[in-house]
Amino acid sequence: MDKNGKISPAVIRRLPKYYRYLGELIKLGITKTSSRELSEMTGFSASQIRQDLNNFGGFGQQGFGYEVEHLRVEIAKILGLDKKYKLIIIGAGNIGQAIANYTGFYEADYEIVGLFDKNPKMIGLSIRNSEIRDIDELEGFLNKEHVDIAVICTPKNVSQQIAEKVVSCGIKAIWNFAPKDLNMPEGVYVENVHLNESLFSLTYYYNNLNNKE
Amino acid sequence: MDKNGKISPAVIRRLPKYYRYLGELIKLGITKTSSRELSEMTGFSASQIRQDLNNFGGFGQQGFGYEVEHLRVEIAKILGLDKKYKLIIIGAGNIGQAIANYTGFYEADYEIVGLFDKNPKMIGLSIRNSEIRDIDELEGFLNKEHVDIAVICTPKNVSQQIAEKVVSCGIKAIWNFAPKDLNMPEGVYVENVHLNESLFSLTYYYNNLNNKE
DNA sequence: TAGATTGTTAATCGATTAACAATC
DNA sequence: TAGATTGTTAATCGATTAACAATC
Repeated sequence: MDKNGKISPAVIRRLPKYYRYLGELIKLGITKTSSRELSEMTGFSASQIRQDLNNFGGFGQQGFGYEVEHLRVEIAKILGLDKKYKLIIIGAGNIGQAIANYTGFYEADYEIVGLFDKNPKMIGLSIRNSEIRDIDELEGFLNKEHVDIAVICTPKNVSQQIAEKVVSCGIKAIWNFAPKDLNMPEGVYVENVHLNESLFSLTYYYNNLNNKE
Repeated sequence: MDKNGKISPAVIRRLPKYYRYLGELIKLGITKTSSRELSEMTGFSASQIRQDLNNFGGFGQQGFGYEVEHLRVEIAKILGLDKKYKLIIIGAGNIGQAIANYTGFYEADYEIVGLFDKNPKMIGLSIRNSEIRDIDELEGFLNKEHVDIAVICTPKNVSQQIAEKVVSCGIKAIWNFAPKDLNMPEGVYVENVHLNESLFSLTYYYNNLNNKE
């Protein structure tokens, strides 16, 4: 935590991992754990794990460790996984469809309430009981329905323009799959999934595995 | 760069962004740039950009700046984008199909040479001229064909086992989309795309936008 | 030459690790 | 009580930023 009480992004990135591993412990019927055990599972140091958790308050018991179920619930609360979120997906191409069909979000209550595309061949088709709407209906839809998160899966040449439109309709959170950075006003959070950058990093390390360390 | 001459992952993560922005400059017909200009585009500080680039040698000219085309070519070389890579995709579900259809990798020469699934309904179908093969043929395929990168798009309950199999066949680079960490021997590089972790981070920031800073 | 901008060293900042008192 | 493990402070490490000499 810095001087303003703001928690560093590095900490926030680790929370979902803690959450996931705690879920695995629950599946195994394990009720009690420790920073040492979590360290072995996650690869993060025990000290770092304790530091991370203590940013949000003491969830453990000295001399004992952490109660798995309780810690998981607390991390869920920190991340906001105890609430419901309504998503729309803009762009029903490869990635958009994959996200629409993705079942891995069941941990929290993420509901896809709208799918939009500009391709007339796509409009009217349904994915998981959700009909693909004309992109021209986007603004009207947003003015009528509450939406928490917009998932941008459009080609990169229109992503900025689409993002501006949803933001003008009050959207504050964007999950961006278009391979381009978005220029957004203060108060809008953008989480990027840049698959090409990820693949390029992998390529670098693949080529440099041998002269590693 | 640390004392062992190893370049920090943070630097490597920034290289694809430089590469992308330099590409945009080329499209605009701009031939010359500076760390200040790149800073404005990328949001990284000019000082950081110069530091990053100087990990790999001096690509600029004092008093002048950087020649756009040349710098881009050099970054491509560092990342290995001047070479060819053969990929296989394991798991032809939502994500697997999206990756197979993804056209955003054209920057470098990534070729998908195989698609594998265990669902009999999928086997035999084709995606982009690539036939989906039975997962049982995976080992035989790898023993016959050279493959650089395995893309794991299977459910998480089999990802570890599949990863071990491809590694036993000599694969050194894994692009992992299954929402679970892989336990791999030294000398294998895994690049994770954990969509649920990305969404959870977004959720956190969405909930904490107001008490920001 | 004067102005600009790199390459590179030094200073700062922040994140991670180590250490240990508190306490169960 | 003795052993274990947290919570938390201090030390270390590494990454970012600042500064400036080199030089085009």
